[in-house]
Amino acid sequence: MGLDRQLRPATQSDVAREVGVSRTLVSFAFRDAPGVSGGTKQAIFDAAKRLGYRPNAAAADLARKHRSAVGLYLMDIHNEVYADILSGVRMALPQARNRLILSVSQSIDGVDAGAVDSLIEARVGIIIAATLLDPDERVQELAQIVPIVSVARPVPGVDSVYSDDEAGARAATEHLLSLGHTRIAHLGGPDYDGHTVRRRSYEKTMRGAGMVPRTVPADDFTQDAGMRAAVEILDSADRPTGIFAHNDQFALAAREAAYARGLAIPGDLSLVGYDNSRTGRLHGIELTSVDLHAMELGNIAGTVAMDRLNDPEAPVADERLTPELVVRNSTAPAAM
Amino acid sequence: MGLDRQLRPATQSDVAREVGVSRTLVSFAFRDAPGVSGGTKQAIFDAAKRLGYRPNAAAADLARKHRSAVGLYLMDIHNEVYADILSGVRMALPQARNRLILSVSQSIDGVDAGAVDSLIEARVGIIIAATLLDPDERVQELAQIVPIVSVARPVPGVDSVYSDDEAGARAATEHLLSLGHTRIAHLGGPDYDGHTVRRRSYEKTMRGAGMVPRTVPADDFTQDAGMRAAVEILDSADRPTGIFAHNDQFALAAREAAYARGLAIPGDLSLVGYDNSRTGRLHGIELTSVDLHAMELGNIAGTVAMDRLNDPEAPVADERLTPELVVRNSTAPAAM
DNA sequence: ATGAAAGCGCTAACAG
DNA sequence: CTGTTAGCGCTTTCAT
Repeated sequence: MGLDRQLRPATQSDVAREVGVSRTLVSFAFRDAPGVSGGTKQAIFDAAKRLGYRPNAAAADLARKHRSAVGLYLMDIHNEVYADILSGVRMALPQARNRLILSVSQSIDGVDAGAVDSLIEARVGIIIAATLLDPDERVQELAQIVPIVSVARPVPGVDSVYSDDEAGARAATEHLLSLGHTRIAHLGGPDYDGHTVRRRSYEKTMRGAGMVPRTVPADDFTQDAGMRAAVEILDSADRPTGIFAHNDQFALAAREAAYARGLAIPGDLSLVGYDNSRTGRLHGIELTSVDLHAMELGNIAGTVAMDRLNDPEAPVADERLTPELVVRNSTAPAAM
Repeated sequence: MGLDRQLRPATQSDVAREVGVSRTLVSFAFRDAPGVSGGTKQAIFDAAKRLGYRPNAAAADLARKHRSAVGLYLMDIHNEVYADILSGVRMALPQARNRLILSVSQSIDGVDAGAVDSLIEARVGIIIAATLLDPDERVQELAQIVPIVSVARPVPGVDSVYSDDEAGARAATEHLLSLGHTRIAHLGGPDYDGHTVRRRSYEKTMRGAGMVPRTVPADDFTQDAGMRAAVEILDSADRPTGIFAHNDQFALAAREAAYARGLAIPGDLSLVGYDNSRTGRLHGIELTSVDLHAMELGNIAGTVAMDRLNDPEAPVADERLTPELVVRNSTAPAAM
């Protein structure tokens, strides 16, 4: 037994015919444009209801030469940060802008090729892109085709909403230093354009304190890659007593690897993450982490996107939020 | 300084004019339909590249009287289960179907009203809906307007892909019973149509074992609501020694509440969740949980959606997966 | 307050 | 192999 097949969906013409008016009136009525008498309006709504008419947003966009959909590119929906950004963006979008077309990076290594293309072909009015991996020039190129709001990473000449990673990484590193750690490793992300700020800030801070930095980058942003890098750090001859990880996901991978080796946290190893994810707050995890306020980031990005849509000529936005180190129990003074 | 304003995006006509052929050829070339000579094709692609032409998927859909976009409704993107479902769905969609329009329940209590509407107005070809809160009849109504695939909940007469909650909840409850627990409470979800299976299975299993069930439902699916219900359970006069939670999120809320009260897990309280989330696998959390294979659920849902699109007359799909209890360290024998 | 007509960017017969 | 023509569902002047 199959499904009841829906008939061809009702169109404006159907409604117009039913009521005995022109399509124009129906169009006006549905966008409550001025110039439709109360009676007619009512009759139109009644008929529409009866016929199950639903406006076709795509056709409307086409006619209006105007794109109402918002495109959202996310690198990895499994990372809480991106889910938070999504929530923030949603909150910022007005009811009328509720066509959010999502594109999540498909490939493991996070090449964005097709992902962004599909948003362009869907003719979104603007793309909010979180953690694009493409180099700056490529993003700038794309921005010629469709307005882009870069989230969590500044791109010169492109609307950007991000967190001060330099400060965040410095705070994280200094925290470990202040606890007396000298051998502090950085479990870094892969080195994409625009995503090396945390690493460099860590290295700079270490050198500034007279320590020698040691970065072990993960091959990509997956959990497995994080684990591999963590293992490399923990199994090395000169095991550090502190690790600053590029994000909480990597920090938690390091945590697992540590426990698997019988290392206690923070007894044998102090651990700092980045993101302040919910998981890190759980009893027994209590991960010291840098909060980049992802939801706020998303929210502001959504607002910036709306502004850009309303005024293409407005100055390029450059919103930098200040992150915040949240100290919990995964860090402790270095043993003597 | 503003943004470089993009000129009106190039259209097929522009390309055609540039090359000196008709729009038809351009149209054919881009969908590599047969009947375009190699030379012409090349010339068209070159010109398109030069002009920065991108096909307009919305216009194509309109002309083709055919909807290529897929709508995805998710209740709460912060819950790992939904992120997994999304990943699964994405994996199932062919390259050409990569217009995934997302709609996440906005309101706290999860009323789906506007969410699904926006998908309909976006004229998606099919809606994959995870954990719709609407009653069966409403879903069936919607399915008349646009094909729907219900994920994680069976709806009669509508394509459904779900996990056997009855079996999962039974396994969870029996696990606690077999450990000798007698006072086992259920930290339940809110009682929406189609989402009471776990509770009922728990209650039935309890009664079958001669125990008296005790369900404390959360007001909604938010973390806060879960916490409130958890607190109610733990602060009650007759505190249970085992809790079976509707999902991992609730279980983790109960865990926090327990620790806040100085209760040890599993020493003073055995805890079973549902979802087998990554968080539950972490050292020190080690939550016993029922795995409903969310990603597979999403993947199958995507496949079912494609099938439905290809054959509207195919029999209604009813895919029920078997969940699996994963025992970890949050459960232990009841104290004597 | 209402309607006629043109057009948005694209596809799909149908002709040549 | 290539072009002509007629829409898809909707918006938008411009008349009436």
